[in-house]
Amino acid sequence: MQAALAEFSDKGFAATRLDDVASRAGVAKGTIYLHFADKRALFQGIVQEVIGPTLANLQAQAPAPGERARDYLERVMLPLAVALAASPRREVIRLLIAEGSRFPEVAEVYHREIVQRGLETFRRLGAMARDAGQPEAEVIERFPQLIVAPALVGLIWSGLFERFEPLDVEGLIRAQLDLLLGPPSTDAASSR
Amino acid sequence: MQAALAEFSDKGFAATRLDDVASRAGVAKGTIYLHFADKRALFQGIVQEVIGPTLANLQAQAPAPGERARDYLERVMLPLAVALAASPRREVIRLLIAEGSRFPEVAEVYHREIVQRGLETFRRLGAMARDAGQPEAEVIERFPQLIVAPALVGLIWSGLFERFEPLDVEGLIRAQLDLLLGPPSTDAASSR
Amino acid sequence: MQAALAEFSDKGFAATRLDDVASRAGVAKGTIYLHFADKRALFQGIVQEVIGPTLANLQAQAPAPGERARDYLERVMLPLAVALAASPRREVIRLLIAEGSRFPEVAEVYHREIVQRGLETFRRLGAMARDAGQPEAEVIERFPQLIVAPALVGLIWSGLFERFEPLDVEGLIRAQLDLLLGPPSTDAASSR
Amino acid sequence: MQAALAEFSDKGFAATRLDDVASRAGVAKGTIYLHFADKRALFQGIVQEVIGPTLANLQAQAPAPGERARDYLERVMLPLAVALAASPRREVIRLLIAEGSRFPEVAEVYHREIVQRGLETFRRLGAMARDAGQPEAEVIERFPQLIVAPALVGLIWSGLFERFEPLDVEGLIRAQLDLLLGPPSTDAASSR
DNA sequence: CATGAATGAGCGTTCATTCAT
DNA sequence: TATGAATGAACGCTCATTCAT
Repeated sequence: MQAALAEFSDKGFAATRLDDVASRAGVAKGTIYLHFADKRALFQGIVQEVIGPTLANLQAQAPAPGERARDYLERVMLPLAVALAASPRREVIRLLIAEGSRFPEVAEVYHREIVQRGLETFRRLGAMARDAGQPEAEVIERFPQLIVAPALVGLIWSGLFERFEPLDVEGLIRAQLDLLLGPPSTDAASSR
Repeated sequence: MQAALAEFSDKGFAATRLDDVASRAGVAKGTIYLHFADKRALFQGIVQEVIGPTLANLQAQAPAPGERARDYLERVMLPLAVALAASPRREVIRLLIAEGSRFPEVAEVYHREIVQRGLETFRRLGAMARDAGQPEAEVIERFPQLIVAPALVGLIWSGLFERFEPLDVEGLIRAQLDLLLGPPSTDAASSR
Repeated sequence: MQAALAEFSDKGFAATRLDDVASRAGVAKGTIYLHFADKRALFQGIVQEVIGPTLANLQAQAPAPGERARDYLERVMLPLAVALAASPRREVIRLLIAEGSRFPEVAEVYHREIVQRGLETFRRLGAMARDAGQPEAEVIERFPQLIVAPALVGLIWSGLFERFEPLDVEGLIRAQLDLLLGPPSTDAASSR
Repeated sequence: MQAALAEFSDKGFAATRLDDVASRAGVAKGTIYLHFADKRALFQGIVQEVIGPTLANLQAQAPAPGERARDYLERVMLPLAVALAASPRREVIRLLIAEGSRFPEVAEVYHREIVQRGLETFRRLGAMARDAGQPEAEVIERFPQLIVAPALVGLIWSGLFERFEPLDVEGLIRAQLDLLLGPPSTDAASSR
């Protein structure tokens, strides 16, 4: 039933009709209530369904021994962000931005499980880079949000302005990483 | 009656009830329809009401002759962004991100009137900086979105996670400006 | 303001908006309430406005001395009915049929002032004809409604079915008069 | 749910509240929308519900071989008209007259399915009568509406003026048939 | 007399939720 | 477990009516 994600993504929480969710899922409307207490629970269920895999992804891959932070981010985070921009999980982020303030529990879980851990990882990366002779990486420790900022901009841009003016999201992210940590090692696959 | 902005900001477009808008405005429900054809028109009216002043602000102040790009941004854009984060106009941005995909006309106007012009201004700043001996500012010309990215992150953060973990939005923006254009001139008031 | 008749005729009582009445009359909505207590009063006012002239018309012309009933009806009633079918007064009849049961006072006035007097006139005509050697005219005395029946059918037909299949209302009325009172005197202008 | 016919008949289309329809039918308001798309569809549904049986009735009975037209009409049409005047179907006719001009589709269906066929039947009856030695029946072929005229008058009268002055509708119809086709055969049950 | 902005009760319609099957 | 007909509260919108000017 998580293909109800599609409906929520299209129309937002309030404008989504359970009728549509049901018929898209090929079940009767009442069936939804066998699995979720109400519409809110369905929404929260979907979000948390998505959090699990994302979390696993995030923690699956550690920096290789001796790997530079810039290279690691290019190797791991960039493909993740690009994949995210193409998958339905992208919509979960959009949904969170749009409706999150109306779902404090969801926002809290998301903050605790994803945001906090992600930022902590970035802080550690910054420290690693500093230890490896990049003192300017200290800014990452203070503002790890700078690493996700371009991805977020890309996400929002694609939802609102893509049709008027496309944006090279991957290039945007790479440019920011260059700013933060310098260019990648020459052997890294850098298509631009 | 643009204090209906408050309701839209609180609850989003679909969940806002015209009854509440009216009673918050201290008028009867029917009165709304003397000024706006329907709920959508009210929403669009609010957004466009805000675009005007923002646009004026944006174009009111040009760089002083000989002023460095970094100083200009600190002098003009930073206070604007900080003021925005404290004014109800902040909510208009949040609303646009949340509901914009359901209001293509609004998104288009916003893109054309604000986003495009703002980015163009940033591009010119980048060129200025490059001409003034900062070749690294070329990235601004390619991705002017990098200048607004931290402000946007701050906006979203404050809506979703402020209560769990505050964020120094001004510091975040300054850090990004440092990355892009180096530190400000020493006489500029840099509290951090 | 009786051009509000046009609106009532077009849309019926309930579906007519006082806004439309006012703007068609070129006055403000509030002005209507200077002349009529409410919407019902406006409706009743219109109907009674029309009753007066009709009544006057009806009683203005008496049979010429020695005139045959058939000739009199052809001379007086037929033009009246044909004129009615072309004038806005036609709509008053339609309105009465449509809404009369919701306006008992109107129906009563109409019955007392128009219907009863008209039928009484027809009864006297029938008696005249019988006295003049047409015993079959006695049916008119029992059912004077037979004289108006074709006019009524014509009225209804023109409102509902005219566009699918036109009806020669004048011919229909003449045919019924022929049935009731025989053909007109040869000098009467009988175009069919 | 066609007992919603009662509400439409009482108050007309525009003044009928779906709340009343629902509570009279003993269901909730929303239930109506499981069966009809909207108020108009409910109205049209009712009318078309009635057309079927009427049509069947109309075509069920043909003239007996050798039966005189006058006798046939007395045997078949008169009871039908009298029954109609007592059944809720009567209200459908009233509704059509009242609201038909606002429901062109309904009017068209009614004209095509009922009116046209009915009039054609009457025309054939007129021809039969003429062939059987009643040349005066030719008028029926030209104006078959004359046969239904008294029934229509009766219907309207009963809605508007019954309470002020009753009308013998059956006698009215018989009188018209006498005019058109002469008296019935003596053996026919003629109570007047 | 006239205006027209404001009112607010009321209506058609929707849709989350329930429950008998 | 699954259905889908039924519910009824709630919402967007309308419009007859009022009243300060």
